[in-house]
Amino acid sequence: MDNENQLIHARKEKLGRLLEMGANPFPTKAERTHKIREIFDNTESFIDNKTTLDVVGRIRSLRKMGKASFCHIEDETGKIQIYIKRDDIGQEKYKIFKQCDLGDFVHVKGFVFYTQTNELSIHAEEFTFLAKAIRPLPVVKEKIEDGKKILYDQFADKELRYRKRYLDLLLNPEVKEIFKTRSKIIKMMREFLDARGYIEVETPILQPLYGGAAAQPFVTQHNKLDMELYLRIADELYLKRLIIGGFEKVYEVCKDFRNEGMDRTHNPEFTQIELYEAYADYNDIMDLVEDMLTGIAQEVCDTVKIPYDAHTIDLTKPWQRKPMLELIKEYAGIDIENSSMEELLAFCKEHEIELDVKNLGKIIDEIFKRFVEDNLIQPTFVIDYPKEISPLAKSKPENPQLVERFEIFIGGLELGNCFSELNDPIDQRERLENQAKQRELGDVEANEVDEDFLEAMEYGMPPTGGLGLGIDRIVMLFTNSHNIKDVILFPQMRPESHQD
RNA sequence: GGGCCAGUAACUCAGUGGUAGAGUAUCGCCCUUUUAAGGCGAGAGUCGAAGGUUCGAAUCCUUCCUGGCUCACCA
Repeated sequence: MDNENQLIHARKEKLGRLLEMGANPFPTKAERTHKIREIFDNTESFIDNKTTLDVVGRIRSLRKMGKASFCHIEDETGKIQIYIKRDDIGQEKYKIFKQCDLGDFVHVKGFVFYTQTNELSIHAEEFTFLAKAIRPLPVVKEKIEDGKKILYDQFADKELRYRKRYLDLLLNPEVKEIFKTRSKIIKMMREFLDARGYIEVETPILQPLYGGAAAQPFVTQHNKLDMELYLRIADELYLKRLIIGGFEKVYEVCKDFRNEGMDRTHNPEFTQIELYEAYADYNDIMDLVEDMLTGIAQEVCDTVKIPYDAHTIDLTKPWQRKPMLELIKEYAGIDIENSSMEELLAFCKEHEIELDVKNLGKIIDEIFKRFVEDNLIQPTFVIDYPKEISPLAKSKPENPQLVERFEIFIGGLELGNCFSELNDPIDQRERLENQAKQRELGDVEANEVDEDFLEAMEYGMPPTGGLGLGIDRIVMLFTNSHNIKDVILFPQMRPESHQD
């Protein structure tokens, strides 16, 4: 290709030269006796004993000079400078070294010493190519001044960072930290639940009927069965079948899929942890959420008073538990229980709240979203939701219009949703049939009746507390990230060139 | 979906109607303790895309694409 990028062209030429010189630019085996971190941890003994080390890594900086050169190589544990001299490794090997570019993987055998400027380095005695990069990495330079790291030409284009996450991880170290934290959070959730006698299960992602949340699904096709299948929007109905089957504590770390808009808190595929505990109710689950998240905060952030955005969020237990209608009274100034339907509709009109369905539950939900959500910075369990918008939750004994449900808000983020699960099959059938009716009336997010699930419940289901926690948003909270894309390795993006 | 902003070399950016620029990176030469290495020299662009206005467009206009922020929507 004659119009090939000159940078790539130059690197391919070097590749050719390496082959001519008899060097293998892509050997199958790499020798490593020490990770870079270990060198910094054992410097004195390595220097005293003149220990010979085999170190591998990627070239991250390169200062080639006539007959001696410096570079930094980086492995997963850190970065170290290499000093490489022609007269030490021989003319042939030095020529091979000169074919190196930023981004190449190399092996160095040598001993540890301090340079004139007192930087711990490896004095190379042997050098081997491990892999040639033929595409140039974006150039980021750094300088240490007064102990502070100054970056020049930082790889900063958000679009490129999301599309080429491998470069983002390589060039912006704090990104790697976010994903290490994410891994740690999920691991801690598992440990927390395992210690309480939960077992981890897996349920279908491909479902003949979808349910367990109000959302639009992705649809796919099974060729041999010649039928449509849905990617799950929630795991709820399958996990409840397991409770019916006699498991008393189950959880699943699950990818769910919702065919809806994307914004700073929504990605079409996202990760939840759903858990169900027989003989528990929503109060027990509130305790569990408090314990789990404060434990994680202590471990991950080293404190339960964590910074988020402009706030300091205090996760000290107990967290406030406030009825939804009380919060609406507090922030919207309207007393739902003592207002007529006409008054509520007038209130909505006055505040330009549009309603596609005009039932009490929806109205409450809309007013809540408009006036309350953003104010819930400190941890708040919002409890007792309207029945119409909670078809899988058990009614409150003292007020059947409300259900035993909570959502947990922290930092203005809705992090999770929990019910005392409805286990009365007659009531459940009515609610699902009512949903199906709403669906026929045009509510695209209402589900169809899942007869198989209802049949399972008819065999008997114990009282159960169930919870779904949005892991992506929890990671946002604990890493002080403000866009869900920053906590998902490969967030959904439109193709770069897109035609209608 | 609405509003605002952005898209120029591999990266970071300048360039508001008159021959496409800088630093880094790259290539060549020099350089045996450098570290944003240095010195001298060189090459590198579909200025997001398509139309339009103009003698002349990176620049003005229209439409579109992509992204960011924000509002709305979304359990």
